[in-house]
Amino acid sequence: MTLRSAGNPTSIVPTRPASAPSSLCGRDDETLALEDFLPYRLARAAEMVSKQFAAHYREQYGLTRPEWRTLATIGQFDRITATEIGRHSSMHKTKVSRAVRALEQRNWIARTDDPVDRRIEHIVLTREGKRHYRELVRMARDYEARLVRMLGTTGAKHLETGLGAIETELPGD
Amino acid sequence: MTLRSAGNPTSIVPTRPASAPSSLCGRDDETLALEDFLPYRLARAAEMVSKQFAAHYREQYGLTRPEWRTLATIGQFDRITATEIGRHSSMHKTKVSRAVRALEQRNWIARTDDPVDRRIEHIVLTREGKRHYRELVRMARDYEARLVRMLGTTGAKHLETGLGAIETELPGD
DNA sequence: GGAAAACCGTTACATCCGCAACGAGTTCGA
DNA sequence: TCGAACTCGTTGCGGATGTAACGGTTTTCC
Repeated sequence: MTLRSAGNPTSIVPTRPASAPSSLCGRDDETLALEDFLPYRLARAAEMVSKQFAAHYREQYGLTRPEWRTLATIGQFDRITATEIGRHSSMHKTKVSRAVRALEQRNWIARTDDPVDRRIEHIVLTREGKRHYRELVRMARDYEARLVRMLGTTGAKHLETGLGAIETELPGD
Repeated sequence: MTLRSAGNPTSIVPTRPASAPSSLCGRDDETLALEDFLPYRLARAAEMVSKQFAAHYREQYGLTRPEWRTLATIGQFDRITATEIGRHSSMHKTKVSRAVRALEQRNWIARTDDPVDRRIEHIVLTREGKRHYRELVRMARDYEARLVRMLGTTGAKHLETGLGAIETELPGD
């Protein structure tokens, strides 16, 4: 039949054996090792980290990921519009709209109309919102520090370099 | 008032000014720069790459991301079960179930019952499925090569090192 | 031998998401 | 000056997703 990638299909998970050096020897031109494919590895890594971090603010505050990003953006700039939130946090405007409404219902943010351009509304943190924002920032810093420690200083440094390359070379949106 | 992150809220996008050295000088303990936060950067990078790559197989074949991953996994091993697909491609079993059905309706895959364990069904590529798989593998290799070229050899190498650290240090699921 | 637990793949349901369209407001240009 | 084009934020809608439950099957363990 056709050529089989790994010997034992019942214990698949990492399955590196067949794809270790990836060039000479095997010459497996027909097959792609998904676990070595850069876009997949990137997506998987992001998902793992994101999920691990999300567990923190979800358990403690019941925040969703869009809500966390929105809060983080509003806290970073005080007084900001929905469109700017979307641009800064790479989120679709409908996602922002829904997250803002959710945060408003918690009384973590408040909106004010712009006196000159009445299409715009400015968003600010309430006192309560600021308090929770500070806690969440501390939590985020803690997680990031733990993550860097897990990855090792060089691992983290290399990751940041690689991400920097993507950020500068890929189309922003 | 509170301290403002960047000077000009109307031109926000990268907003590096306020967070460049990130330690001394500013002492911005209260605020987190989202664009410097590792989980966010990772998620954003993955999303950009994934979207750019997905555009290829979506335009040419109308495949979804779960379908592409499923196809890639089936092609990598010939004859595999749905559970194993999920484990190998980091997808939820319902995602796999739906992707498999979609691929079956295209006549790209076929299922056979296991003679001894009747809970299991083995999935294989049809002749047509193999043909498209080979084309998609070529497309994937091309994209990956282009991506590495965009990132530069060192950028890509560093990215791979960083991803390797995540893969070995983070909980698999 | 047989009940309980575990496993496989599917599906009902609630939720999330982005596209497209909307009303309201502003800017542009003839 | 007035209408076309654009912007802002919201929402209807269809499609995608994960949770929980399901029927069918196998394994475990008493």
